[in-house]
Amino acid sequence: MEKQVTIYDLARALNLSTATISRALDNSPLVKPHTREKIRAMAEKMGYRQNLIARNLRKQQSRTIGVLLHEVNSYFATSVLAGIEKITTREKYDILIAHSGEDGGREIANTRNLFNKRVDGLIVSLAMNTSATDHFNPFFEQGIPVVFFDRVVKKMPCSKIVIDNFKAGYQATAHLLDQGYRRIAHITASLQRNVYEERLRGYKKALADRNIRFSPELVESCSLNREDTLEAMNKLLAQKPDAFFVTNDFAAAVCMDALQQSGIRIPGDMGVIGFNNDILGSLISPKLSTIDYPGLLMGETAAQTLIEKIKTKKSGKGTPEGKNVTIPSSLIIRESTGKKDRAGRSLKS
Amino acid sequence: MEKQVTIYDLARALNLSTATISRALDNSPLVKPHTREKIRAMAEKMGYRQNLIARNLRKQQSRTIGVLLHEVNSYFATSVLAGIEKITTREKYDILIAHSGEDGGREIANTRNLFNKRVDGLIVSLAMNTSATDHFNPFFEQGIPVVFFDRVVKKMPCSKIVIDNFKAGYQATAHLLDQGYRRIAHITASLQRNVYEERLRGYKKALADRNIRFSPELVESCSLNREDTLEAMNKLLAQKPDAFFVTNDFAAAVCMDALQQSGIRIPGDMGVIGFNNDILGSLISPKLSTIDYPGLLMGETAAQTLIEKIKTKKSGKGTPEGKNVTIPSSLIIRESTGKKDRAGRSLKS
DNA sequence: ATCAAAAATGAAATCGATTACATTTAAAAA
DNA sequence: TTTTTAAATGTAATCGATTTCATTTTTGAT
Repeated sequence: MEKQVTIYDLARALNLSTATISRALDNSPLVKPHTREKIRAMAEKMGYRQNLIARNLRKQQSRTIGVLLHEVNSYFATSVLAGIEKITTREKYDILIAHSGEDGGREIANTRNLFNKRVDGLIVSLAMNTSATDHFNPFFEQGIPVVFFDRVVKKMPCSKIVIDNFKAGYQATAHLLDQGYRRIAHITASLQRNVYEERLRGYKKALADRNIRFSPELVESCSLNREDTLEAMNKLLAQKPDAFFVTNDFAAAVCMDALQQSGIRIPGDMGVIGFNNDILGSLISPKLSTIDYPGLLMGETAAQTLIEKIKTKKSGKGTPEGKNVTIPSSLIIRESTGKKDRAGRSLKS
Repeated sequence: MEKQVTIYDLARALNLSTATISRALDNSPLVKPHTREKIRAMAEKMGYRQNLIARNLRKQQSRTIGVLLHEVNSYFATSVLAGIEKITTREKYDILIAHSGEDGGREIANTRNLFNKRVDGLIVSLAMNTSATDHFNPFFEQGIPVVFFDRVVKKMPCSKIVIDNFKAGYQATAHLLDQGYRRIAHITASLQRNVYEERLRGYKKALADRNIRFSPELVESCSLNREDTLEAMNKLLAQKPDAFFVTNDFAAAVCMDALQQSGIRIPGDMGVIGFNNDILGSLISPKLSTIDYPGLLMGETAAQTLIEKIKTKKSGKGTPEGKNVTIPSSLIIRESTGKKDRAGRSLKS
C-alpha cells in the first residue's frame, strides 16, 4: 500500500507552490503554459491522482446526486436510471443510488444518509408505504434541490416529473370497453401513491362516460409481486370479470399466464391490459397491450431539471420555482385486448 | 440556504472543545454520559448533521464501494446489485455504481473516476469489448481491493466470483441432445469474455462426448440485443438446426417469438434453451428451459469477499490472497426443451 | 532605461471533522 | 488530608485540495 502522491509532493519536486500546482491541474489561465506542461508531466510521472474528497470539502460540494428509488428490479426503474446516468455523466456528476425496497423506514434512513453525504441534489420516487415526508425537510431547509418523479406528492415545494396517469388510466379502460369488454377488473397498488390513485380515477371516469356503474368489488390493491397478484386475481375472478386492467406489466403477465393455464382464452374470453411497456410485454403471447411509460425520458428530464436547479442555485439567482413536467405517455395496442368474443364465452372453466 | 451547523458551533454553544463533541457523537466511552447527553440534545436542537466529506478526508477512507457493471438493464444485473446492496447496507458502506454500457472506453473512464473518488474497494464485471486491463493497475498499486464477478480475467491478482460456465454450457447442450435434438445452433457473444468462451467449450464437449462433430457454422456471436440476435438467428436458420442454445434468456425469448411467428413449433420442431433464469423465461410460452444463474448470491458473495479484504487490509494483516469462489448454478428444465418430435418435422415453413 | 500595467507565482487561511498528546478534574488509596 | 490513579476534557496538528490576498516577475509603453 503505497502512499498517495499529493500536490505537496508535486510542489516539492518542482520547487513551486501548491497554489500553482492546483491551478495548473485545473487548467487555470493564471499559470504559464510552459509551467503547466511541466506540472502535467510531473503529475503523470509521479502518478498523481486528485483527491476528490479534499476537493469537495474545500469547495463545499460533492458533485454527487442522490437517487432514491422505490425499487430497481424493473425495466422501468433501470430505464429511469439509464436516463439519469446519461445526463449526469455528461454533466460530470456522480450518482449515489439508494433503494428502499418499497419500505418507508429504509427510505427515511437512506434520505438521511444521502443528506449527510452532502449530495448536491436529490431525485426521488417514493416507496409504496411512505406517508409522512418530514425526512425531506433538511433538504428544503438547506435549499438543496429535490426533484420527484413518477411517485410524487402534490403539495411538496419542488419539481415533479410525471405522466398523466388519469388520462392513461382512462385510455386503458376505454380501450377495453371499446373492444367489447364490460366487467373490467382492476389490479392496482397502494392508493396512497398518486400514480395508482389517478389511474383508478381514470378508470372510473371511463366507466362513467359510458354509463357503466363502478363496482368497488372489481378493484383490488396489492403489492404487485407474484403471489399477491395471483391472490388478488383469484379474488377478482369470483366477480366474473371479462377483462383485467393491471397496473403493471409484470403483474399483468403473471395474470395472463395463470388465466391461460386455467383455459381462459386471451383475448376473446378475457381482455388484459398492462401498464409500463416493459419489454416483457412484447415477448409473451398474446403480446400485451399496455401504456407506454417512457422511463428513459423521465430519468433524463429529472436529471436535467435537477442540474438546472443546482446551477441556478449556485449562481445565486434566487430559488427557482418548482417545475412540473408531464411526460407524454401513450396507449400501445397489441394482442391481449383483441375484441371480445361474445359467442363462445367459456368463463366458468 | 442556511449555513451548516458544525461541531465548532456545538462546541461554542456548550462551551466545550470540538474534541469532546466529536467523541461524544461517536459514542466514545471517553466522554461522561451526562456530557454526551447534553451534546446529543444540543446537536438535535441545532440540527447538526455530520459532514461525511470532512470525516472521510481525515480518516482517509470513503466508506464507499465502487461497482463497475457492463450493463444494468437485465434481471441478472439488478439481482447482483440487490445482493451487493444487501451486504453493503448492513456493513454501512455506500455504493457508487458506474456502468459502461458494454463500452470499454467508458469502462476506463469510470474506473479512473472511481479511483479518484477514493473508493475503498471495487466490484467489477467487464464490458464486452474490454481487452487490456491496465486501467485497474492504480488499484493494485495502492493495494485497494478489487473483486471481479461473472466476467473475469483469469490472470488478474484478485478475487473472482464466477459460476462454472463450462459445466453449465455442457449441461444445456447435453439436455437438448438427451431430448433428441441433434443439430444444435449456439448464439453467443464475444468469446473474449470468459463466460461465453467457457460455455462454448462446454457445448463442444457435450457434442464430442456423443460423437457429434462440431460445426463452426452452427455458432454465431453477436451483441445479444434484439436486432443482432434476430440476424444471428436467421443466419443460423440457413444451417437447418433443430435446436437453439442461446446464451441469454432475453435473446432466447426474442428467438422463440420469431421462430413461432414463422410457424415453427417449440418444442417439437425446435428445442430452445436459454441462460440466466430471468423471470421472463417463466412468463413466456412455452416456458423457457435455462440455466439458473444466481445473481443475488453472486452479488452478496462479491460484496462479502470485498469487505473482508478491506477489513483485513485495514487491520494490517498483510495482503489477503485472491479468493476464487464458484457459485453453484443449475439446469432448469421447463417446456421449451420438450422431446423432439421426429415424425412431423415441418422445418421448411 | 524607467515605470505602469499585466501576468505569474506564493503564503497562508480555509473547509469540518478526527486524534495524538497534554492537561485538568474526579475518584480511590494511603 | 494528601497522594496516586483514572477519567474527562482540551490543544493543536492533520487530512489534501482551493482560493484570497499579497508579492514577484515579465511585458509593453514611454
